[in-house]
Amino acid sequence: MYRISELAKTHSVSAHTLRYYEKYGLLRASARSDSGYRLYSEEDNKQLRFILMARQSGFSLDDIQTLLSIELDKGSHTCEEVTRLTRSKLDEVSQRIHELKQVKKSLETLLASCGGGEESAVHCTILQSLEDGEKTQRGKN
Amino acid sequence: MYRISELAKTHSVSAHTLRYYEKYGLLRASARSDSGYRLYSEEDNKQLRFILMARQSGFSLDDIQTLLSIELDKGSHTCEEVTRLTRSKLDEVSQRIHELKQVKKSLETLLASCGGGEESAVHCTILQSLEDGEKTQRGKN
DNA sequence: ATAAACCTTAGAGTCTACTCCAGGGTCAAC
DNA sequence: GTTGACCCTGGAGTAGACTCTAAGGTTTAT
Repeated sequence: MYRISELAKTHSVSAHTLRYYEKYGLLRASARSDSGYRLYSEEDNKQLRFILMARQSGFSLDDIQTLLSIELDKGSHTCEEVTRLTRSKLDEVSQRIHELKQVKKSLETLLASCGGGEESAVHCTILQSLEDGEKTQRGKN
Repeated sequence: MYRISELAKTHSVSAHTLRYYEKYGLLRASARSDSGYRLYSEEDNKQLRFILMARQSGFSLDDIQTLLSIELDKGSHTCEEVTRLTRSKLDEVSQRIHELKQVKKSLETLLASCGGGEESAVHCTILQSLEDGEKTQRGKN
């Protein structure tokens, strides 16, 4: 059995975070010491690994709730449920990447237009683009 | 002069948002009616356009504060200040894209491994990968 | 003259995933 | 027997950009 900060250290998270996960309903210590300290079993350890892997793969804590409820009773669930969640997460991430790429292009266009030297900003083309309400993406898009 | 919801409609934002920008210090209506209604001038309109362009380009409201203070007194500032801010924003965005691409790769690897049909989740490879704590990025990375 | 559609303010709530705090109890070492 | 490192709980605070609410006042159309 591990105490909270042992488990925390093993997984490079804080003890705070583990208590937070408990409050969130993701991970309960399977025992307590006489003095009330949380004691985590090997099973708990594995469950935490599962949680952190999922988090690293882009799932929200809410999603992880769902994944765990499937994981803990696999027999009553289908692969389809898992792939649906995964695919929808993938769509979200792809969409976000797409948006950020637009933003990146805007910023690059702004930068490319401006020398950026010590001159006064009076004629700064970045400011001018923003004033003019130019779609900075134009041209290349 | 425009009333708040006229200006809001023109720029497809809510009146709430305009009041919020005022509280934030980004955009003050340049006049008030006898009854206290905000009245926005053509200048205000332009300034809002500037704000929204910058926001769309990925600047935070805080950044926009800075950009505006430069914009409103260009003489005392240099292009360098503007490009520095822009470049740092670009770096942030690039970094975030990079992270999200990692996440995307993880999700794709998970998905690729699982058929996702109506079968029971007992042998679902996605769940298994998460259990095993496999670095799903491996192989291709 | 009254209803609908607008406007005002101050302040609270939303979302996510923590992070920190106060105020206290527990444990191991010297 | 005390220091220091650990643990507990409940609850507040953080970031960013809104979004909404309550409780009213104003304008416009009918």
